[in-house]
Amino acid sequence: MMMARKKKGLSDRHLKILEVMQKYQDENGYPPSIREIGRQAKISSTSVVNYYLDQLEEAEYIERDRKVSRGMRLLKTANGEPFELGGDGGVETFVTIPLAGRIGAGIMALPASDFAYFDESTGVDVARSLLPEDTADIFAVEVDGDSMIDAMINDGDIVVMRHAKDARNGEMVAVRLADDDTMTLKYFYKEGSRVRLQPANPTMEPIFVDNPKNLEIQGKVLLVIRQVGASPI
Amino acid sequence: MMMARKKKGLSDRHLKILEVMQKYQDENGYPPSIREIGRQAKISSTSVVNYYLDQLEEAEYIERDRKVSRGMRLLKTANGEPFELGGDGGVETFVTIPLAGRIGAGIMALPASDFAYFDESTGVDVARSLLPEDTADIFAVEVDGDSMIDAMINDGDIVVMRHAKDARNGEMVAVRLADDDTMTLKYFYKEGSRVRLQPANPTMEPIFVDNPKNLEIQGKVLLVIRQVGASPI
DNA sequence: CTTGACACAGAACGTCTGTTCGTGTATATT
DNA sequence: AATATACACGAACAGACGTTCTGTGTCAAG
Repeated sequence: MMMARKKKGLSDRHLKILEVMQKYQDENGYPPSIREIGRQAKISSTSVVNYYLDQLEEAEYIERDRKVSRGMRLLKTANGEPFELGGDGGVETFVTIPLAGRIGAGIMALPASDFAYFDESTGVDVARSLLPEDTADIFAVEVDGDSMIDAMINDGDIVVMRHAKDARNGEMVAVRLADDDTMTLKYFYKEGSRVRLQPANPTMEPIFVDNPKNLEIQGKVLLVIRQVGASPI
Repeated sequence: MMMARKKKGLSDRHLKILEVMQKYQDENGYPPSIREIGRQAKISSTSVVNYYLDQLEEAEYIERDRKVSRGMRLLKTANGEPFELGGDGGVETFVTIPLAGRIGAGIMALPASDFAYFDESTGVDVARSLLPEDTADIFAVEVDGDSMIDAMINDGDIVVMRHAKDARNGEMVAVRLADDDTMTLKYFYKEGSRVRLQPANPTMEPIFVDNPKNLEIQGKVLLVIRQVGASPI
């Protein structure tokens, strides 16, 4: 019997080529050449790439301008969604978080609740996918010194946090203990009238705060980023 | 004497070229060639176009990839606004790193040295500004369990690394110790014939490996990302 | 078995494209 | 006047790049 259907879906190679095209375009700002597609899609012959490119054009996934180098553009992504250039389609995919200052053993320079505080100069770019939906009131500080090692946070790490005056159980907060005049990052647990501050390092013991006056919550920790480059020792 | 550095504006030809580039990109989905720019900007010589393109790159209006046909992209429009057209955008500001698997006490599932490997489904978006320039051979693993706490890395953390079989002093590497069949992340120091593996946590002691056969370097650690959401305890 | 469509590799070919170099022409500087 | 500098042209060259042709292997239909 005849298999009347000729409208079969895309093969792995079709998909792969679309993926490569999309990624290349996003990263370079211009389309790949046939040979570059071949290299990235593990296709050794330019003619084979061309072969699939023709089919993709036939299926209206791409458009081609023959005889023009890199003369192709993506119309739909591998998932069939219309392709919007520029890496983002209206919604920013990342956020530039202001680097408000440094956090050390005792002090943290905070931008207060100061808004309108937009200093492009020092900021950390973080993909939105790593953050909560609401990116308001977010700032970042760089950790200065080893005083946070019990929170598994090292010198030079970047801590992204949100301004807050209180916290829910289980959230990691930046707290200042007025008595000691120290600043630490701990998991927050309210247990009756006292508060348990649990280090992130499971091998370390929690500390307890009985007097709520002694506890100043500065913010909630959302993300810790550590760039591993140079050595510490 | 006057300093040669004058902050002069753009000439008509500069503006015209920017205009042509923007229009061409919008209409075709890929950048123009030098000759096409010349034709539309009424410049008869390719070298003149190249001459102005160099200046525009110097002024950071465009970016160029030499030797690559049509390897240019607009950064700012003629008015100085950042270029973010529907036709295309600038370079990607972030990279999607494939999440290759998990790394636990003993094992790490690696994508071999497999290139051209990208699985859109599981990836981590990381801003380019946090990574080295060369983003080849980069992958990410999620940490499973507490076995890396001596590297200041916790359960659930995401470790971004680059494939490597060797390392330079001071780099943090993922190593497998064949004898113990364990996997750890340590700072690497070759000291004569032996290797010192230094934990990131400064309160912990290093370990020494005398037999190089016992040491398998799996990759270099570039970045550690910790999303602080739920509580561990 | 033969045929033919299909997927693929490799090489050859010609055009496209960026680069370079020699030259020319204004304008300003010494 | 002599020299330096910015701007401009066109030709030539070397690679990059798309196209095309030949050949190979697979697989299912006839």
